[in-house]
Amino acid sequence: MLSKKAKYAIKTILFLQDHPELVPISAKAIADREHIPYKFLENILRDLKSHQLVKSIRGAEGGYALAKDPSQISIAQVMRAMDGPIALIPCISERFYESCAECEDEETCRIRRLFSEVRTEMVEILERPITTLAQEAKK
Amino acid sequence: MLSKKAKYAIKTILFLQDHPELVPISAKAIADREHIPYKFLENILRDLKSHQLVKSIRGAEGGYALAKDPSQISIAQVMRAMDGPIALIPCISERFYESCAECEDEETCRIRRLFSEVRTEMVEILERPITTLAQEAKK
DNA sequence: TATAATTCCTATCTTTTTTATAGGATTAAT
DNA sequence: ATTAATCCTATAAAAAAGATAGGAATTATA
Repeated sequence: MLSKKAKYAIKTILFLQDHPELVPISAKAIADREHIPYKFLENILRDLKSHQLVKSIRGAEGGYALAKDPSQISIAQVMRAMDGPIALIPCISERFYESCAECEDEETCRIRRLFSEVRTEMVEILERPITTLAQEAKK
Repeated sequence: MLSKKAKYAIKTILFLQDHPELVPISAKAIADREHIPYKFLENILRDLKSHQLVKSIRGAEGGYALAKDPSQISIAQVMRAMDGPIALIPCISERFYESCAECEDEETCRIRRLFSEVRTEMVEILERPITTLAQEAKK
């Protein structure tokens, strides 16, 4: 299941996308509007920033904005930044690969092969730019 | 990520499929061969049994066997028995549905719509009978 | 230049979930 | 009887998730 952290992060990214204003948006504003615990959100924003998904302006009147064009941001990027691998088993993850301790032969592992298919399908959908989400919602 | 419990369970099911012998297979034998902690495996087998995926014979010379034809068993069934929902968010789960506390309108929720697509694709693959896994491994 | 609003940072705490173990009751073959 | 199993309840240990605390640093603006 998606962690609350990732869900909060996705909501934050969508919120920033929905408010492409000239002034940055404060963590407090996001926390209030999206019902996210403020201090938890601070941590999330720090992670989003370190992964170059948002940028920040410090000081009074400071806040956050998307670090790149929404067309360049996907849910997959947010999920990876928050929770790590998208794959359900580590031995097929592209970015977080780990071999299974007991696995004798990855090439012929039936479990691996099945979850590899699952991962491919998941990534295909989750890599779509968040800008397409708005369109989907209108269908 | 897949829990160890689910992974152990899948290995157990595949092991039983690979050994369709006349005599039931003991938990000890499975634990030894698949490197699963024995007592943990006992719990897993109990869950698999309560979900009608394996059957057991008690007493000396007892053990476990698949409760139905392998063509009627899928990884999805095992995952649901062990970890619950396959969906990444509860509001689109068929069997474990829960509404999101804050969600204002599920119909237009962009997150929900996206993860609904993901779930559909995942289920499509995970519902395949485990008998097809053997074929896939030979490709 | 003081103040207030904000990000930034480190650390800690709490709760939940996951993983695993313990001990014994029950069953049935030999 | 003995032994090898399943079955059952309970608990413990470890890890992860979720959340909070306190304050340092930065910056607009009054």
